[in-house]
Amino acid sequence: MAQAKLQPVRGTHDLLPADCRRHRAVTDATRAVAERYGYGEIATPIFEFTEVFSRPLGETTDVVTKEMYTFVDRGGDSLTLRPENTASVVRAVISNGLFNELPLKYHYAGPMFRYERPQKGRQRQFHQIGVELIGPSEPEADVEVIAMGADVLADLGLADRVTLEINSLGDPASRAAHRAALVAYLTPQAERLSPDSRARLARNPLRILDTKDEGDRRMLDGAPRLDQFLNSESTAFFAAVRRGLDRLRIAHAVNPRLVRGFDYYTHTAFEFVTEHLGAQGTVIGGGRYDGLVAQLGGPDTAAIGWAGGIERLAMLLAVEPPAPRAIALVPIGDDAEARAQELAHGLRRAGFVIDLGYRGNVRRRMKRANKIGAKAALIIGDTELAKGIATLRDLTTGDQSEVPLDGLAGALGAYR
RNA sequence: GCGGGUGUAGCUCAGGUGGUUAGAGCGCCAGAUUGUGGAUCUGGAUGUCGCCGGUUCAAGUCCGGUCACUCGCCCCA
Repeated sequence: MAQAKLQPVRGTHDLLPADCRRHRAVTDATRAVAERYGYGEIATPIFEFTEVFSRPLGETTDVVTKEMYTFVDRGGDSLTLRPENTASVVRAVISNGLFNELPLKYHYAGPMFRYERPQKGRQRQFHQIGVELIGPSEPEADVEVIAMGADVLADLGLADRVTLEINSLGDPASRAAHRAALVAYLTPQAERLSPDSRARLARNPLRILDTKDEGDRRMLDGAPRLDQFLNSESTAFFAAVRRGLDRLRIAHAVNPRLVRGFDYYTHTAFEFVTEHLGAQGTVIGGGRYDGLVAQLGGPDTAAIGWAGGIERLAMLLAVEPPAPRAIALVPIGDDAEARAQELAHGLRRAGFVIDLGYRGNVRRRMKRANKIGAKAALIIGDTELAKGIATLRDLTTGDQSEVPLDGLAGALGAYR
């Protein structure tokens, strides 16, 4: 380190070309799957008025109370960098008055921001892919959305590294009844709860269900369970979702402790989880959010969706996505040097990947061609120019041949 | 916000109990090969030892602080 290090902001990272290729693998797979399901891409601003997030996420959730990047702009408005994308998408649907075009089917990819302590698979600027299906209240919609997640993971080659967990939070009435029973059960023995869970008892009691504290877990053995409080509609809905998954042969396990942090979730909650990422095992998480549209001021509208962490998915990829392999142009001498640029331009216009090294002798340029993984080297010196040809060296086999400069693109067809 | 670990070359890391010019492998540069990569050999460059302060005749090494990274908790993708 020759000088004081210029650091990126904590929790942010530069994505160098190899990192970008991994991210691209994830976003390309998502886009391809989403388009097969008839979902169109949507891009909303990365910041919104603060209320867009603070209202629907729940004033008591950690994301709102301590993790938002909120600032006042020069006009005096309180703005927030989006901590997640669902609220923004719903806001866009309301802003654009799209409710006579239901169902709406969207997918997206982009950066999100949360002021958290970074650790493996967690950053302050991170990237998510996601899908939203707005309108249908039928369980088939839940099945479709979950199937899309499974397809993305399968296309990324992650099917055997990830499992699907699912649960139902029920409709608002079921959820409220369970909450009341849970608080009634835990309050008398609150002193024995861990400090974290004691705080959650008042703030967000549902979250106590997935505590990692051993003592808490023992106390929860006799606690009211979510599924005992589902009313008949909620029970039937959950059963229909599960039947649909079975029909599509999408393996899933019911996890009664699976709950979602954001207040707007109802009914189905699900996560695709992995054992391979340490403490942050969730790679895709989502659920039904029937109350959100109305909460943001739109008409009462059902909706379901999920978001996936691009960094987490990229870390799981078993194979490094390959860089495009070039043809390296190796000119020798001033005449060839002048000609190389022109040739490179023509070949690039014809669809070839061409690398120019700009300096060094033949040996040095051949070394570079090898290092960047070029398929072939096209050597042009005075000898070649005099004969109107180029020397083509296949860098995989080492075979060398002559190709005419006239109609070069045709002669290089195999290396496109 | 809380707890643990770690900061030495571009990268991965050695450097018992303080003691001259701080090392290795990989990578990089040059040469062996005036127009031919991968393999081999030879040579070379590169460090405010994260930063600030303290103890000491002497600090990469000990002490304090600070910053960063990392793993975990909370929470989440």
